[in-house]
Amino acid sequence: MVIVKTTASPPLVRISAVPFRLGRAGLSVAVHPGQPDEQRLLAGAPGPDEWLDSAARRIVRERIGWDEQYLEQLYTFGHATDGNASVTVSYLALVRDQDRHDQESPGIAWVAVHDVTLPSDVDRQVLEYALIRLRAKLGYTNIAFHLLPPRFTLSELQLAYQAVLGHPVDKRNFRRRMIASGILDQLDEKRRDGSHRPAALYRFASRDDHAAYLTPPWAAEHAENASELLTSRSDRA
Amino acid sequence: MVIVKTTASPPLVRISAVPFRLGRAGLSVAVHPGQPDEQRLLAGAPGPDEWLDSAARRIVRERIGWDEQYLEQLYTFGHATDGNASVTVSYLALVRDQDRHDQESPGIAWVAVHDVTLPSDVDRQVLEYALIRLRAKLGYTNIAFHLLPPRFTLSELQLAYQAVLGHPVDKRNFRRRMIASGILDQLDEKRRDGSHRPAALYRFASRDDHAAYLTPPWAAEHAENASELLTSRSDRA
DNA sequence: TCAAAAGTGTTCCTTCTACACCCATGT
DNA sequence: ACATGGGTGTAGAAGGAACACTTTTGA
Repeated sequence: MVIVKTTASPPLVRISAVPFRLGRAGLSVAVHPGQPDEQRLLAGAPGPDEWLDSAARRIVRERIGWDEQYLEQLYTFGHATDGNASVTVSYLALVRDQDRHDQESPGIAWVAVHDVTLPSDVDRQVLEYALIRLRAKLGYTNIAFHLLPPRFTLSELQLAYQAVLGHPVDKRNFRRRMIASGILDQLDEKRRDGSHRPAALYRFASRDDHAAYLTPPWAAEHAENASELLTSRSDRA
Repeated sequence: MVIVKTTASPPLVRISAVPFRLGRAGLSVAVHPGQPDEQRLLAGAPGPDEWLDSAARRIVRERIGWDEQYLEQLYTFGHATDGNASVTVSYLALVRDQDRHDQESPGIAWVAVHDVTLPSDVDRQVLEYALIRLRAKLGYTNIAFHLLPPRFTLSELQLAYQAVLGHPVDKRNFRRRMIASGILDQLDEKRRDGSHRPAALYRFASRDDHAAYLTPPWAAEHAENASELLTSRSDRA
């Protein structure tokens, strides 16, 4: 079969992903480095028989060399690339900091969020929105857990929140809320770390993951919560 | 330019829109009626030089015969149509109930949300998610205003909320919150309606519209709010 | 004078915020 | 004994929920 391309072709579908990682330097993003100080986000096209999510997952895995912990679709941008229409479906990915820093992936740099320089307008919008979404979801989901190792201390958890939000949070209030939320299991073990009191270790309590909350195709399970805003208990009779 | 098409072609971009309207029968949705009791959502393809939003706007306008009040991208679904990959970018649209019911558009039916029957899986997901999003946004944006005429009473506003949420809300609390929110201007005029006390008329106070809150490309303006979850005042020093 | 919708306050309770000191350990 | 990070409680403020009667009008 042959298609004659006229001046304008139908829009091409492109996938763009923003993998975040939490390391010593705080929150950083995987980019392809280019000209000095110019980077671009990970992108690719879905194969003809590939769902969007699996294409995004594959792109992240291929480029950074290991699996993401969490993947969420963000937004779809329509724009022109070289005079052709295209459509960019953007994704947020979270990966755990790997100790195997030996096998740093070629063509990939992890850059602190505030140092990322993106020449492309769409890339900048994608990154900006990814950060907004990540920060917002910290407040009402357990999304932060995908940035941490399976066992962690409350201080580590707090540092993760602070790194993402970009500002300090109150220790006592933070701990109270986290424990009250019920998503943490305290382990019997403690971690002896330096010349100070050892810290209790925690893990995430539930396998059911609230992070995707309010995003299809899983949104329905949580719909009640969403519609309970602006209602009172007696109203739901 | 010539492209040789192999067995599978690249994904096609499709746009799907869910226009909501608030009428006597409560919240209803514009669909194309088909086989008895089978409907489908409004859909179309973006022109080669058309942005996604304008394509969605055009599709809504063409089909229902008047402009939408509010348009918001929801989610992008990847799926197969007739064995070919395609990508559906879904949109939520809100329209004001028009008095010009004379010019009901051909090929369109407005069906109460709970009576919509969609044979397509993707269509069902789109509608479900549109409702979830609309309900959620009632709680923290002024999105409801796009379903109402420019001047309205507090009772009408409350009925709109109830129709969307699907349950009653407390009158006194509702009024207090609405007035406290500051998005309402009370007009000097009142509406005499039946054999009872006349109701004060209101309109929306601000031209700046919080409904798109947390959705690109406007999300940035509201980013501070988003990241203020889980923080205390003193933390932001 | 009655019916029908408009309008209006208070109490209780839960949640949020601010804030400072003692504890366990290693050197 | 001291330095380091781990761990804890409380009081005040603000916000959310429940709840019932009076007012104004037209018929």
